[in-house]
Amino acid sequence: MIRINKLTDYAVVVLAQMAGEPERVITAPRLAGDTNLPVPTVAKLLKSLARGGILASHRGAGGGYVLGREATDITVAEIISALEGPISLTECVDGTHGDCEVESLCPMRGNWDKVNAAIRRALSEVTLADMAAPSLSFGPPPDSGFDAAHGGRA
Amino acid sequence: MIRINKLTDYAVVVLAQMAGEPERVITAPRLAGDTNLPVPTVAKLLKSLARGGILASHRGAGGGYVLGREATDITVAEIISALEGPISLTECVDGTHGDCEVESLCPMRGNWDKVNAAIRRALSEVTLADMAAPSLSFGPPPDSGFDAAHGGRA
DNA sequence: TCAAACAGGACGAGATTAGTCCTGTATGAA
DNA sequence: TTCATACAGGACTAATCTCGTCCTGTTTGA
Repeated sequence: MIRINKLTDYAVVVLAQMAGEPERVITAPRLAGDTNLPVPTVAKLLKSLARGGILASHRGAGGGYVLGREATDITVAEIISALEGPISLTECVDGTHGDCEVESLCPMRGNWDKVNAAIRRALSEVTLADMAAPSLSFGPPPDSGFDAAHGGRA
Repeated sequence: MIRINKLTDYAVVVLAQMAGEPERVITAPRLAGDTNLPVPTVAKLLKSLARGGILASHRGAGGGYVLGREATDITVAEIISALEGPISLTECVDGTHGDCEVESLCPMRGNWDKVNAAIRRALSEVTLADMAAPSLSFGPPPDSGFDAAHGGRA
């Protein structure tokens, strides 16, 4: 159902935790404890986030991870990209043909790009700061026009 | 990587094919032949689309499927919903708690709704007519601000 | 009456993901 | 200089999910 994987889900939780005390160096085990997630799993996703430039890492004793930027400058799109690679709903993107056996017949290779671009744009509008904000104050999105019941099947 | 499943991908291909000759009743085997997809698979997705109200079905000899509405009135969001259920990136939506063991700690249950709403809105802006249009005339998305290289990992 | 075509669900092979573990490298403190 | 701490990177296994197929039943027009 257009799912992100669990690692990405956890990543947002961990990053939100870090956003609570930015500029402080925190170790993987510490973050795992704070978020109630398994240590190896947290370590794994932190490495990916560091490689993606979202976190800065410090090795050695007293080392750990820090947010690489302000929480308001980190978008959900970036977080997903860091952990899962390019954001796209289908495989026929970025000019990587070859695996699609109906490619020659498929009249809409390029059209999926419209959808993908729309998705990326949507994900770029939500920042880590938004995700870390208390959800209690959550109301209808500012400019959505959607009601809460939308998206359900018939 | 935020993937829709293949069935949904195929569904768009099949629907685009149908949009080519709307109001004509077409059988599942016929559509399978036209799109070069396996018959059972096409039959399966057509059933889901009919249940979702996107297609109208006619039983018996001479029966088949027709688009339930104009192609311009059918959105990608609807197609995905019909085949995969409610559109959401994570499991913690629609008030279906219980499976998430860190639920009580998770400060962002409500915040994912912001992301999900953004995604739904994006998918509702693209119609079947857009997907069926020849992709040759595809240029940069009107208001995206994204370049083709975006989304790649480091 | 019969054949065509949809309705609905069950099932197994294959692919993907989640989570763990191991070895190596960098760094600060004793 | 040595050592403990903590990240870097990749390999591996079990569990889960998806894909594609098949079977039986119901509806309907010829």
